[in-house]
Amino acid sequence: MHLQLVPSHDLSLHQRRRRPSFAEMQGIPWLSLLLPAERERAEAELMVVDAGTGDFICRIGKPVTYWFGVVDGLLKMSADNAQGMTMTFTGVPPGGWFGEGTALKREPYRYNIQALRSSVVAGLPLETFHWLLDHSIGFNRFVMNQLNERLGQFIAAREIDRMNNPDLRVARSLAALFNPVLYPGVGDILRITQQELAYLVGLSRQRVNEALSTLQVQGTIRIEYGGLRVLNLAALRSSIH
DNA sequence: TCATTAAATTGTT
DNA sequence: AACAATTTAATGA
Repeated sequence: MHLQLVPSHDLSLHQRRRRPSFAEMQGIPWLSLLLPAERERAEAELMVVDAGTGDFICRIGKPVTYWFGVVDGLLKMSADNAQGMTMTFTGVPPGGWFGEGTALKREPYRYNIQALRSSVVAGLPLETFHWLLDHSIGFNRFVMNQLNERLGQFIAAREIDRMNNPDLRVARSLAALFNPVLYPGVGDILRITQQELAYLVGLSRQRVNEALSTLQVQGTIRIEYGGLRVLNLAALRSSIH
């Protein structure tokens, strides 16, 4: 739980909305699971927006119009509590799709999604989302898998919040971001700055830097300019120190 | 394509 | 929070 440190601007989804490029289509993991006819319709109705740092993709209480996924960049999923603090649930790196729950039930958003840096966000219209659920086995498998993995991640996130050891917090948060099922677009190098990671885990950049150095010495990760490479994902998940 | 400059990111106190 | 050092991105010849 930490204060809001990222500048906030409302994203005018209608103004910066555009058709996805071929390369951006390839960054959408579930398209390849569809049959040709299903895929054709999905690709025809997919939209992308260029979100700048601090832009909101969606806000609590707003009606759901799209099912969103990250093509490029990094988003932050959070909710505000009664004290006006912002509680971060998780970061959403490339390949991550979110909001199935609210989209399924046609409820308003239950959290805020904000860009931590310039990002490309894809959106599938709610109607198309439901059409795919009604027609595509492959799509259903993807969504089910997604829901299942996310459940596990939220449980892990609660444990992370209770941890007092900063090194552990950083390690577990990183492990969550490298989840290959939820975020297939990440691979073994995650483009994230230490400042962005600090925003996500709710620690100072200095402390994150120190934790990352420790993890590097242990051979778990390699620190690179503007990103991190995971050498041992299992160690990230289960490190006890 | 290369050299220079500005901006971003990291390491450290 | 501040600063220096390092890396990348942008610029223009």
